[in-house]
Amino acid sequence: MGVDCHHTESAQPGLEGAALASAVAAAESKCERTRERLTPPRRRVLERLLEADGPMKAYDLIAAYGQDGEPAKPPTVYRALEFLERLGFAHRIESLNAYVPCRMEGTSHRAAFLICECCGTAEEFEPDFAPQFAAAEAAGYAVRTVTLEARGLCPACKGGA
Amino acid sequence: MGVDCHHTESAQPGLEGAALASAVAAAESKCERTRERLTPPRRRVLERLLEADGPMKAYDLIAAYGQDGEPAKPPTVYRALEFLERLGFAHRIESLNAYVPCRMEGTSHRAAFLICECCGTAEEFEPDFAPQFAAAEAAGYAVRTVTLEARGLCPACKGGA
DNA sequence: AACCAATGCGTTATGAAATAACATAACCCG
DNA sequence: CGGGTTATGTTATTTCATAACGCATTGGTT
Repeated sequence: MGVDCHHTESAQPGLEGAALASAVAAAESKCERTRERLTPPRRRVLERLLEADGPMKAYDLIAAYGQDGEPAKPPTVYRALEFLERLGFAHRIESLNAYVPCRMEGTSHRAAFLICECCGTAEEFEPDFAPQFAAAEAAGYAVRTVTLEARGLCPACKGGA
Repeated sequence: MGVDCHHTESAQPGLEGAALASAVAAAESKCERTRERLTPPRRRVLERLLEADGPMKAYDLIAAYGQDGEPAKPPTVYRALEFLERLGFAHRIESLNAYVPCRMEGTSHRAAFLICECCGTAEEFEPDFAPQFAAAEAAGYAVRTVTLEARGLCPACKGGA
């Protein structure tokens, strides 16, 4: 990444085993409640996102799709991502052209990220958008969604070198 | 765009004539002060951005590059855009893959936009990022830049429909 | 069960956005 | 005017994303 200190990419460990299964099960039950379908391709893509240590590019997901190493076709993954975003299970990080699983509990929240330019991690956080909303409404806008991406150095990369 | 009311794209009129010349001259003098060079390709791309009624895609700029209708080669435009962004004369809107000229006075690294999903305009505004900065610093981050993109309906599109 | 509308998937192909790499030219400064 | 630095021209390629079509599955309705 831009700054390049010597840390190996880390800091946002992917899920595995029971934690992974539990996260997927949570998604599944949420889908059932809303009569949405977590179909096999959608589930696979969600798993890949949850397993990852950081943001994944669409073509990383395409390459990692099959358990046997078989890649997916691009529309398969893009369609799954569209679904996962719609349900709030994943977010697209515009400034990276990459995707992360949602780390926040709440159902309705706006996506906001702290992106480390050194190690590449993207930490989701829940900001207070009230001032921005107020400004937008003062200007006569009806805001539907807000995306915020802050770039800088994470604690680990800031401290070391 | 997404919502599609029937307004013709408008709302952010491009500059022409004296106003255009004046904006370019301002950029030029700012460059001189900082010993940067507003070279012909950079100037051309800046002019195209200033003339436009809304955000321009990179390949729109490539197509519109020559006065004689001759397109530019992609790197020419991308390099110019990189320069214009660095100097604060233009901003990239990540969620649109598009570019706008800077409408604000100050040279801050904070770009914030209200993007109308109906007419496609993108209005730059100067938000108060203090709460987000505070949240980021509380999490131990050293923030370098912040991008905020709010999507919704502008006053014109909100009212009519 | 038979139907059918809606939704999702597989597949091929293509479109759109951005950059790598290398050669040449212009600029600045001593 | 020499030499480093910065900018441009050019070709090619890589990366990111979607269009379009037909088939399969689902879930509701009679």
